[in-house]
Amino acid sequence: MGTRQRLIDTASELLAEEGVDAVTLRGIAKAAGVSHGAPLRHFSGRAELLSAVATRGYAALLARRETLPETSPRERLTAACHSYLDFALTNPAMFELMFRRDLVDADDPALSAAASAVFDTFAVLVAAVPTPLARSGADLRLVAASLWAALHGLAQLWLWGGLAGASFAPSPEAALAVTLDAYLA
Amino acid sequence: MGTRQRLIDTASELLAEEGVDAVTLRGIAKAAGVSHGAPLRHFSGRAELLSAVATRGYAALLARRETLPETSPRERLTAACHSYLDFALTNPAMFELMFRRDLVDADDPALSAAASAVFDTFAVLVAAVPTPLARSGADLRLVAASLWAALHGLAQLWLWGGLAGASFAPSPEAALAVTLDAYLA
DNA sequence: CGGCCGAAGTAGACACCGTCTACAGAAGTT
DNA sequence: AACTTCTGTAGACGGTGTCTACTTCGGCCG
Repeated sequence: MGTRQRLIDTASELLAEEGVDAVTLRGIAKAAGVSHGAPLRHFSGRAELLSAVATRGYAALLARRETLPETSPRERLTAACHSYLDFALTNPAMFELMFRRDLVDADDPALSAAASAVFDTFAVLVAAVPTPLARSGADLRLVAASLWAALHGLAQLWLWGGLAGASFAPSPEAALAVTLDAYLA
Repeated sequence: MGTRQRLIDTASELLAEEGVDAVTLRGIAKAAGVSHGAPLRHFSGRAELLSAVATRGYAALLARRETLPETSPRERLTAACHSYLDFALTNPAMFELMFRRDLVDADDPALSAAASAVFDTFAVLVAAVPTPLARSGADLRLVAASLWAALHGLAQLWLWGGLAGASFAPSPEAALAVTLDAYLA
């Protein structure tokens, strides 16, 4: 296996185990058993390596779409929403990295393609269910963006701790249920 | 004026002008005209100084509640939502800092109090509006949390750039209109 | 087969960062 | 008047990303 791939693997493990602060170029190099300058032979800098890691994160998120139930479009959409939230809570460090534009190269084509793919498939799921909003004539992709943002905010606020501190919110799923009610009622 | 206050002021200016990466202890000290070690005489570390800055951010956000229209509760709520989004877009660096738990001391009492105050006043605004969700018997504070998350996600995703890249979303306000439709329709 | 050249890895240096410690002066208290 | 506390300074240390020589190895071409 090439060094480049091992660096990405090592960085991913380090990210999951130690958090986003621990994903340092020198730390990755040490964990991978190479000298501290070796990563720069394969990546132009830290941002490029982390972009590769984040791209893998988007791919993992996209892969979850394969496991959606083959029932009604409505159930597929709610399952996808739960899956998004579950991904964020299960892989908090990866989720954080994926949306930290200061750690990642926003112009990386593979990264932006992977991110767009996630949103596009989500938009397809939204378009397939006849929500009240859709019947009111709103742009379907705008509805998808709005719902995605609601999901995303739920995940971020929960990880941030602002909702966990409030005793009334026993779990993020409880809040998600309310959100889905608002959009799909 | 005391040095401590000047450090907070300088850090706030630096944050607004240069972004969150530029808010470094040594940079703040230099901009304030003191030695690089002086800040540690007033703050236990970087996190404590940035917490003071973020606390000011929450206070500024809370202060916007004073400017809400004195019309119907519904209009007050939608105005508050627009205000939240506007705050994030107008002060992106401050908004980012406020929700970066790695830069801030989450246990700072003043900080968490200021953050809680923001959410609490928002929950009051939500409770005053007879939304379809409220009539369905959902916990009002859970509804408030859900709507707040939707707002928050909209702001974050827009600043992140994922929505701006999509040509269908001309402005964050367009997406906000859809969100408000979903909750208040 | 032999020389060569580029890719890959190493080690060291540089600037910057947060933080710690030793030191100096100023201020106020007993 | 002496002592203690507060505030600021300067230097050091370990850590970080990145740059630059220097080696080393492998494949390719003459």
